[in-house]
Amino acid sequence: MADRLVRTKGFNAFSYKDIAAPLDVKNAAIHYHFPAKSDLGIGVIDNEITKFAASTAKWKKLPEDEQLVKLFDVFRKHNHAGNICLMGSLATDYETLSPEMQQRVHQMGSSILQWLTNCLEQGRKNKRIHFKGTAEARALMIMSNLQSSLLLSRVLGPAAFKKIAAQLLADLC
Amino acid sequence: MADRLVRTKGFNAFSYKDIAAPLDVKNAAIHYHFPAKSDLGIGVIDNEITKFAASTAKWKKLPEDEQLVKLFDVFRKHNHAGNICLMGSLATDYETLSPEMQQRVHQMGSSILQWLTNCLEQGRKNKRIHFKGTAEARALMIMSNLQSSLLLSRVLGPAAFKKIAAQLLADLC
DNA sequence: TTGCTTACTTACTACTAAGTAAGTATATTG
DNA sequence: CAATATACTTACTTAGTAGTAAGTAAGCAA
Repeated sequence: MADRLVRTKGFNAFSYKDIAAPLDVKNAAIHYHFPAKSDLGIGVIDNEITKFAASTAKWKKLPEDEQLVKLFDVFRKHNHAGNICLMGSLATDYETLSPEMQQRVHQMGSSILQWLTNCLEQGRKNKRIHFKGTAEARALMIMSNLQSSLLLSRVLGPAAFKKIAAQLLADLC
Repeated sequence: MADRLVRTKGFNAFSYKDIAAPLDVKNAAIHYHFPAKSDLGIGVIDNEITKFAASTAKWKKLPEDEQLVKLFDVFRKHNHAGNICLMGSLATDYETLSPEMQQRVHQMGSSILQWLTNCLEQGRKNKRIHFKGTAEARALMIMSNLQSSLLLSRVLGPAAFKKIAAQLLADLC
């Protein structure tokens, strides 16, 4: 719910009302569960961190190139739903977020980067993924491509994601 | 002024006051020049489109790989200043923007994509730039890498931009 | 000098935001 | 059954937002 709002309108462009009204409750009911808006943001991020950890754990036994495809599929679904990625949305508003939220955003970014770096490193060892340079630089590039492909899709049309994702996978596998 | 605010706080997170106060004028003075906030946004985007056109025209005589480096330098400066790219910032808030602003954001994205696609195409012909796949897909990837590298730099530290930019140039040249 | 334009200020409206305090219905538990 | 916790509602405060209407001071133009 709040997740969807952050991904469509941005953290600073939605209000408690936007969450309360569709649930047919009052404004204050949301304040009961999340006293400050920052608590709402933290909830959204923590939820995402947990979901990401669960997903990657589930993929653990797969070959690295297939794990990569799984990650791409997550973004493909978001593209289809008209959502952008949480990192992308919150990075834009980063300077306006509470220190607690900033810390969580950093944590979320770090864990994605760490997982992706490790995936690429192992994939290269197993000759399933091919790239030049360090695994970390390549992980940063993939993260940034996935993130911005959703942003560009919004502005230039959803084909942008498809073109980027296809080329990215072709380059690596 | 407004440009800087959009690039740091985002379009929905700054107010007329943020522009008026540093100039030591009243709120209404800004409304005199830009009646609605959308007009302010349009002013910022039009300014960027003009600046981009002027820059690329100035680079026209350079070899394509050097034109690419010039583009990277623009982003490098923004990274240094703690700014994110206009496209990135406005794409996040896209759904909340007026139709007029959305149209300008689209126009800005299209012209950057068009220029970059052409630059890559010519660069490949002249054997100065090397890549697989279509020039358009590659242009989208470069755009998205530059865009998100500024976003990730904010969250993960400014080294993120440097790593992405360096690897990207190494891949292409 | 009169009239007109530019670039404001003052003072406001209408609205929306986050957040809170106090009260209430319902369910759970000792 | 009484006490308590949960999940709200009602009604409010405070503070900020975009935007406007009316007035004004300075400069320029015929």
